[in-house]
Amino acid sequence: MLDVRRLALLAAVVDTGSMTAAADQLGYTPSAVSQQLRRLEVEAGQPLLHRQARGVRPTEAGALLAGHARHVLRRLSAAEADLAELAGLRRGTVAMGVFPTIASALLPQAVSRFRRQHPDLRLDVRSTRFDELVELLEDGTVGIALLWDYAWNRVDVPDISLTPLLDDPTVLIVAADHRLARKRFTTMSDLAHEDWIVRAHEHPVAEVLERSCRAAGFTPKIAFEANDYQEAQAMVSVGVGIALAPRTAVRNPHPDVRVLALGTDVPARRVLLAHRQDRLRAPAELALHQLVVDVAREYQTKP
Amino acid sequence: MLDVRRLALLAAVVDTGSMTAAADQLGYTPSAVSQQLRRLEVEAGQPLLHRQARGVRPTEAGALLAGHARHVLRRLSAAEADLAELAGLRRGTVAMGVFPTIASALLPQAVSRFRRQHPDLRLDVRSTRFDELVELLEDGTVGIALLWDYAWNRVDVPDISLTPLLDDPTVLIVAADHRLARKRFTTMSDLAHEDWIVRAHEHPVAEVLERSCRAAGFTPKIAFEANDYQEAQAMVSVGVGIALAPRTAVRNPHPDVRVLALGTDVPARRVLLAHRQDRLRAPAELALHQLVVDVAREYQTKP
DNA sequence: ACACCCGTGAAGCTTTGCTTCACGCTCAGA
DNA sequence: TCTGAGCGTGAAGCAAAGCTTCACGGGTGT
Repeated sequence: MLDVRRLALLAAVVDTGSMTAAADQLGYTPSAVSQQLRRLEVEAGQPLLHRQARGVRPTEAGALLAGHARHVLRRLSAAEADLAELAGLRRGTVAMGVFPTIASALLPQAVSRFRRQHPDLRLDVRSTRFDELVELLEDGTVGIALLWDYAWNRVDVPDISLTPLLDDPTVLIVAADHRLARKRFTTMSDLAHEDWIVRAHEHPVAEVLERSCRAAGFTPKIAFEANDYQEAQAMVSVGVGIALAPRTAVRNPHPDVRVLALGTDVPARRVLLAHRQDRLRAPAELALHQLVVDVAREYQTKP
Repeated sequence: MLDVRRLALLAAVVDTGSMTAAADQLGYTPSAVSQQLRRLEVEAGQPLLHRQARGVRPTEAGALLAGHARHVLRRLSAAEADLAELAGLRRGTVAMGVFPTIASALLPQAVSRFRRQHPDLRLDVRSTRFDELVELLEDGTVGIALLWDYAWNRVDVPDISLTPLLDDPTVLIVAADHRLARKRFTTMSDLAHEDWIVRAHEHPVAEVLERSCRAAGFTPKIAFEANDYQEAQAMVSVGVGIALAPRTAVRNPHPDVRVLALGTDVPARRVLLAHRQDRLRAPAELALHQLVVDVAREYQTKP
């Protein structure tokens, strides 16, 4: 393969009409230029430059090669410009994975702000369950993912770097006509005789309930197992029972339910930002990363 | 500037989907490929490949760069193909300088044969006088030139390489009704009382006459100074005098003159092939060089 | 559980490329 | 005619880049 640096030298020499001028322009010594062009001529198997008393002039082959060189150099510049566009966030795609319940509060704000700040970037958001999020992260389908965990079961995946975003306290959902509906705050010990609605499939919030009740000295009576928080709220609203939920999951609650804070002794869900710890990360990813951290910080201070 | 060899590596990796396969294909070790791509990523400032368990997959930036790489590589191949065309005599131009009197005999045959053998090459022939021929040769305007000299004044130009082509004996031109017109051969000593026609402007043939007459013991009587051999023949044909000429110059003589051979004691013109002694010469030039040598050899044996 | 394939890293050798220094040549001006 | 500036070139040597070898860790499929 022809050496492109030599071709660039040739093009400069042909343009300037002199090796010394080309050397000067490219920051080399005339000797280096002379040597490289000599090699290029040997590679080409034919003379590329007519040496004249005053500078040089391209031969037919030299002019031909110089033309090709210019094309190649233009293309390389274009490639560099493209990289600069990606780096400058004027182009590119970033994919983020999220879990469903985050989508109701923190995520919309992050997405809309990102779209506003970087109108030329494309942002793909995939919402799926925890296990798949980690897979997507590991195989590079998404560059960034939002994860969650609880204190007794911290996320720990090799080669995945985590940034805690916010603590998502567990809240109590009661029907609008429930005896506690008027209160803004209560404690677990006050709830010993309630019927409970939990998330099905051994969902972590079930364990939150378990642990909190045990700490308060009673065993919860399970009245219903819901598939999501919408379902849970619906059941709560008609008085089937009461339920626990992370606060972000009930950011826009069902009209016939009320949300009460609980004490800090009830475990809070932690929301994390995760990415593969690669040496290098795509610029658009870094931008989204920082933006999500910022949004989360604001969200934490004034929820 | 992005390193094209690295880009080629990237393109191969993207094509094959694996560093090892690319390394194999290009004759490197996987380690080398890995190291070079790592560097390329650092240069690019962003990841180019997603490392997966089974091979790698390009990132957005990687795919972009690989695309540019393919264009560059295609262009380089085209450049190499062009060089091969020049080398393979399927393309190119060669310029040759000649002196006028050679154009009547040896040259037409060389040109027509060259055109026949290399229909894709362009052959430019410039006819001019000796001094300018050397200049054209020196500044590369022509790659090859036909020159001539006489024994007492050999061509010797620095950095110009010479190949003797043929000896061009001096002949005698007489009118068709001249006393010697029936003979095929004569000697200078038989011509002591003739009137002579010579080439003007101190043309070398005047010196040939000078020297030959002196050797034969007489001084020639100059009747007319002609500007070229056509003019000289015309004057000879009407009986103004007789003239000397190189045989090639009167290859197609005037109908009313006769050409007689002279002895070897009359100096012969030497015809030479000249070129700059560059390390490298254009392939088309080399081809023409060889062809002219061949034609001259044939011409010499059966003139 | 095993071998196999993939990517990666450290160390070291070889090649390449560039600089420095010096020379020959040509042209322009004193 | 001489002289200096500009140009291309060459030898020597140094610094850097590139590649190989050898070795390891991790994931996959039998």
